[in-house]
Amino acid sequence: MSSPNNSKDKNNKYHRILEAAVKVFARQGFRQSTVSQIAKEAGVADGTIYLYFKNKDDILVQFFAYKTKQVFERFRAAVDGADRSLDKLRNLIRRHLEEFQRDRNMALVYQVETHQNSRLAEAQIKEMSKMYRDLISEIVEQGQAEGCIRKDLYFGLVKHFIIGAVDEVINTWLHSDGKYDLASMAEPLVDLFVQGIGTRVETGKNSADGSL
Amino acid sequence: MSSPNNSKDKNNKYHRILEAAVKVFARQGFRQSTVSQIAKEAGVADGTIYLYFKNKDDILVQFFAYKTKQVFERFRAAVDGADRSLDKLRNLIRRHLEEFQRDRNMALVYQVETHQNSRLAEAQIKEMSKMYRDLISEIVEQGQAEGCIRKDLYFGLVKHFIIGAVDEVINTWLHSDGKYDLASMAEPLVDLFVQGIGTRVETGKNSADGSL
Amino acid sequence: MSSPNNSKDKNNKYHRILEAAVKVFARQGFRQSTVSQIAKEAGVADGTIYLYFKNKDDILVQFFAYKTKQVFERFRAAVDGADRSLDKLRNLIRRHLEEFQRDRNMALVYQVETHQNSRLAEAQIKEMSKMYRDLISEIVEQGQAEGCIRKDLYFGLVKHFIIGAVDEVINTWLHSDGKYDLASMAEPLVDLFVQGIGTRVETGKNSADGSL
Amino acid sequence: MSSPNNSKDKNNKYHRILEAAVKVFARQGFRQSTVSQIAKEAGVADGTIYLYFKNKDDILVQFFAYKTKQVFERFRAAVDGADRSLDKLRNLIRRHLEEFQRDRNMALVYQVETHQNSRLAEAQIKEMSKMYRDLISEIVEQGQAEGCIRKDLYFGLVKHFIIGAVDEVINTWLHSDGKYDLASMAEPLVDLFVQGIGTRVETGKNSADGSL
DNA sequence: CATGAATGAGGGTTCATTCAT
DNA sequence: AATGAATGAACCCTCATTCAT
Repeated sequence: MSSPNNSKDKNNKYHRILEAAVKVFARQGFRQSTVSQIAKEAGVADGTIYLYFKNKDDILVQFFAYKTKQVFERFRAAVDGADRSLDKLRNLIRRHLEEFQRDRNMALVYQVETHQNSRLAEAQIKEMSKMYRDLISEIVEQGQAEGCIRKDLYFGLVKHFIIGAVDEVINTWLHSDGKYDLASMAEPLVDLFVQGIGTRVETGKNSADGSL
Repeated sequence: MSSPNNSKDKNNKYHRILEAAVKVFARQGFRQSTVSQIAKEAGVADGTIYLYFKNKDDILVQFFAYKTKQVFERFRAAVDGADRSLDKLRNLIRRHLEEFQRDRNMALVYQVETHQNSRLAEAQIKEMSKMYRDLISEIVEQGQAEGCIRKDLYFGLVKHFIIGAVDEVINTWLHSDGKYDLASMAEPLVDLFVQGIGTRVETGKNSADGSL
Repeated sequence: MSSPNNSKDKNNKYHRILEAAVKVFARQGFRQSTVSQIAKEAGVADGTIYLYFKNKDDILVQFFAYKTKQVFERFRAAVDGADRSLDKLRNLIRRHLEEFQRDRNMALVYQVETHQNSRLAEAQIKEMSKMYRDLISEIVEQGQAEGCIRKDLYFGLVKHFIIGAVDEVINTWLHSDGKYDLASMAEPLVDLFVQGIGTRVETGKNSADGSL
Repeated sequence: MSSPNNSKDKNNKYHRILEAAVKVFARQGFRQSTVSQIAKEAGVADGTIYLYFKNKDDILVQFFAYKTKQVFERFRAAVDGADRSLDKLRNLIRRHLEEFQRDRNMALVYQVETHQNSRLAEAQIKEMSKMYRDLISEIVEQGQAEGCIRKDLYFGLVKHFIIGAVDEVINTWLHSDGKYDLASMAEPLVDLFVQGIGTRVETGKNSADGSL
């Protein structure tokens, strides 16, 4: 927060380019964005980009490396901010939605790039995904120990079930021009995860002969 | 609409290009694919593409228009193939997974393009999404009437909750090189939708004062 | 000499570009020449270059591959056009000077590129050089058998001695704007090779204690 | 001309840059070398180069101006170190080979740049060449007066005949990674210059009706 | 209908040179 | 004097689209 000032300047320009890039990527997608556009948005010359980034691809990679770390730390903190598993889950999802709502450009880039098949930031994305899945695993295991989460679950599926739903909710919000409050979806979403859409008319037996 | 072979040839070539395009798109994504590659894959000259498609973008649009119709009809049939709501849901999701497993190229293109922000086939994708959401709405409403689906549901959310989860399960399968059987995920997925991950230790009352 | 006409057109354009390139290279050197300049000189679009050549470097490589073959065949013919070794040498050198005088652009490119240290057409140049040295070896050996060429010669050196002198004579002509007749240098050059600059006042003994 | 350390520093840096430049040029050729590389090799900042040189081209020009003077003085001394013409010639050529063997980087740059058609150091190179040719002229004239060099020589040709052969011998050595002793080529080379490759079977008369 | 050679605008990247510090 | 971050013109190459055959 107070390295000389050369470091600050440097950081300034580095981050300025990064933010500009994300803004441009969010608008047009990575491939359709040009280095010139990014330079213009950042208010620097084209060549300047290459003082801070190896090439165009590197901008995306650096972006993910940077966001991965930052966002994950906040997710971790959210989870650690509660004791009981379901509260942890609720905190995680609320934080997730909050973060993506707060930084819409990041959210847009994230949504697009994580669904590409030739992913440039492959490593970063895989790492981030894994961290997220691990967080959920942790919560689900604790919940099972606490007795509030079913034990007859197909583990791998549960993770994707949750991630996918959250993702889609974010995606829908992004495509709706972000007019409503995304974070407020956290509670109902968790409710769906936990209770499902089915009624409890069925006796406990039913849950026992569960499909899987 | 059916001069003996002229029309058939035309259709042949049209569809040959379409299928070739999807194969190429699946490999490299739409933007990274070149018209030449598609022409080569289809066994026609570059210029021939432009006899059947307005431009490169149009190939993607036509592809979605074509698949939308085709796939939706199958989804509709799957739903109609059952009487009770939960069976309809199960059928729909199983058919969804089956179709995407059967045509991996289509699945790849679909997954990527539906998550782009500057979507070329915007209209087609929106239409397809809407049809899908309508199918789910229909099922949920029927389920509520039947009493097997909760009435205290945030409607819009339920749809995305289901779509997102299915999407992510497909996505994961695609990125795992499709080594396992995707369709077999239908049952456990529906189970999660209906029952949630929570235990039923809690009495029926609990479900009534549910989180939302 | 009479493939359909598509082949002729193709050849036409291929050779047009090649000739244009050599003209431009001769003017400014390879590195300083731009693809656009070549295209303009050839009367084609920039992109057209890439239909016939893999990249800019390839133009130079192809040029050498083409000229190597052509020129060498003529050298070979010149040598074969005489019986006695010294006549062969005279013929070779005269033909060499004639060819380079006839195609000044080729000569310029050749002189420059064969003296680069990072030679693009390395393989071609090495091959051409070797062929030339082999021709000379052949002649010298025959001359020794005939008794008109000294037997106490440092073989490797003789070749470079001859090649170097011819090269420099060409080089000087090129830099003098080619105002005088290069081919007429053949006779005096061969005379120098054979007789040296020394006088024969010295007895035969002298030649026996020769420096090497 | 000699403020204690200011001038020395300046000279130091000037020469450091010059030597660094030659090292880099020898590796990659002039055009392919970047100012940054030279600065790095010299251990100075990019901008510093421009305190000592007008621009990149000027580095090469200065290099030749510097070497021209230095090398020529040594050539002059070598020639002056003998009395008889053939000894002068032998000394000159030995010194030439020695100098180029001693400073391989210089030799590489020299070989490449003197063969460029758009020569940056045109003036310097021409001057150097002229000095060299003048040395040879001087020697040949003296030899003719002494009676040991033929009088029926095409003067201009003799010079290029000698320069070219020496050049090519150096060139070959450079491209052979300098594994053998270049200087030892002096004697055999001079022998070839003087005696030629022909046998002396022919009587003195023969040399009189010589080819030219 | 079909072809595929030709086009040329546009993009990523390099690097000589400048200038504020 | 010295620095090195910043500049932006210029280059090589790709590829969607056209059009003469």
